[in-house]
Amino acid sequence: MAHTRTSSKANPTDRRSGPASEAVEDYVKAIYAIAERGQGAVSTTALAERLGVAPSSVTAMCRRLDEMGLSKHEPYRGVELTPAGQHLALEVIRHHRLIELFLVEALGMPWDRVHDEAEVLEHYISEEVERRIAERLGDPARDPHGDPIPSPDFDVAADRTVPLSALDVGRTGRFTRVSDSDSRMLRYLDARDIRPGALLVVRGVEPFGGPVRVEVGGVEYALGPELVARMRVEAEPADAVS
Amino acid sequence: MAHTRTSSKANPTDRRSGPASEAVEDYVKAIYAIAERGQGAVSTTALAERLGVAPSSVTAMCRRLDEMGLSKHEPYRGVELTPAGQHLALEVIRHHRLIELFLVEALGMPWDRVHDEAEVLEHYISEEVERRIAERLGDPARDPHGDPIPSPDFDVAADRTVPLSALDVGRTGRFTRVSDSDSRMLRYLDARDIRPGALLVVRGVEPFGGPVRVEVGGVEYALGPELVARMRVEAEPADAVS
DNA sequence: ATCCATCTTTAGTCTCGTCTAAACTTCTGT
DNA sequence: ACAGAAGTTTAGACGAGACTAAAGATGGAT
Repeated sequence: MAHTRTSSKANPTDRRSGPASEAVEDYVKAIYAIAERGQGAVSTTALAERLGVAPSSVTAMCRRLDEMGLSKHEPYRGVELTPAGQHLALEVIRHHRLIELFLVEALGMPWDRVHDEAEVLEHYISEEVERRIAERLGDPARDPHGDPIPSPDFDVAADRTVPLSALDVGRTGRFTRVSDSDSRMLRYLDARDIRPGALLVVRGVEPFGGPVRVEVGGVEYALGPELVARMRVEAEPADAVS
Repeated sequence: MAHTRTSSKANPTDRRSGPASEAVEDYVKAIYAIAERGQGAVSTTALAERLGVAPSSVTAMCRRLDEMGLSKHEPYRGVELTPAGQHLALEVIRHHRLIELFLVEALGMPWDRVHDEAEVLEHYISEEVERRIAERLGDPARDPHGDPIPSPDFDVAADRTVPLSALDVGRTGRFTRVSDSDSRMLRYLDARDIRPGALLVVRGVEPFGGPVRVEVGGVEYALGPELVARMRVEAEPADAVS
């Protein structure tokens, strides 16, 4: 009866049904994201930190997630998603990335501001709107930051990228994404016309935490090491544009 | 800290700040809608019925609304919105109607399915997205059901419409809206190409709760009395298309 | 092998928004 | 003028999701 999406109402014993709340979706997404890089179970503190929440809250939520069949929580050992949990995570990530791209394409919203908006809306669009957005965008494979958009049946394109910092001097890479979108980084790159798809040539690396000299479209930039660690590229064959 | 929109966290004594929760927005919108037609304060039961909630829940929420400065609740006498409450209601209604139109225009979603989607999203789009949607649609005055879209500064176009049921036989009216969108009615009208803007001529009224015979685009339809009471038209001068 | 720092969980509390049951107003009809 | 019906509010409870404080587990260094 109530309009909130979280109320289940049906059979109180059956926690497995009903739509997931915003909090549940956020936890599942966070577990997925942390598990993605870094193997094995996800620690309580890592999760708490990422979600900006007390560790004890994580423990409590993990119990609920377990009851819902979304995760397996081994006390003191961390938590892992079940297949159902992974599906939910991918569903939410798909929503997030489709919304980001849609906001850029349909509303001309700048690259660096779509993340926060998608962070909210991802929980509230219907499956029908998801489908229609995907259709309107031509079933895109990547969002505006270059992150892959999971397919409706939970396939994720394999990631063939490496951090720009891993590229040797002289090598060329196609800039594909900046992991874990930080608005300041995006604005910085945007202002220099460095966008996914651009070809980067590593011209040199300054020592002692110094910048990486990178050539993009004939112009050379000195990019800070933190940024370079977050920028991911697909390495081009060594004999490409030099 | 928390990601939920409802947590205030700042200064616990100052209830007036912070974004309104989904529930608060729903209550304010419902109070506004009921107050609109039907004068004076809004009764607890009317509100409870509209929101699908127990009357005692309404009383409790009204206290909170009062503390937030959004309403004035006179015990046993009903509740009225303060100016701040009216602004919030119009803000939410503006979101709702812009989203409805946007879903139709940008995603080709059918007329009768946009209401439920907007009912959720209205609480979650940012002001920036609101602005960009309005801009993309050319600052529209009406949503797909013909309801007026409040301006960003809370002006609502005066309603010059009457129920179709109030139109005398022989008179012509321009169909402008169907009040309180019911998906089944919308599908019914849609299937007959009766959409806002269409000119209707009342050909006759059958007695004893019988249908109203209405001509639209050269075709005559017999519309049930419940439907006719919900359809609102702008009466055309008596000497118009006859 | 054990001790201690760190991580994790338990225990208890809080707010929001809901509920049911019971008590209280208000209004209407006689 | 007042009894009863209808409408409203209070009282007490609950689930979700958060918090703090305290207790318990783990594992690395000695």
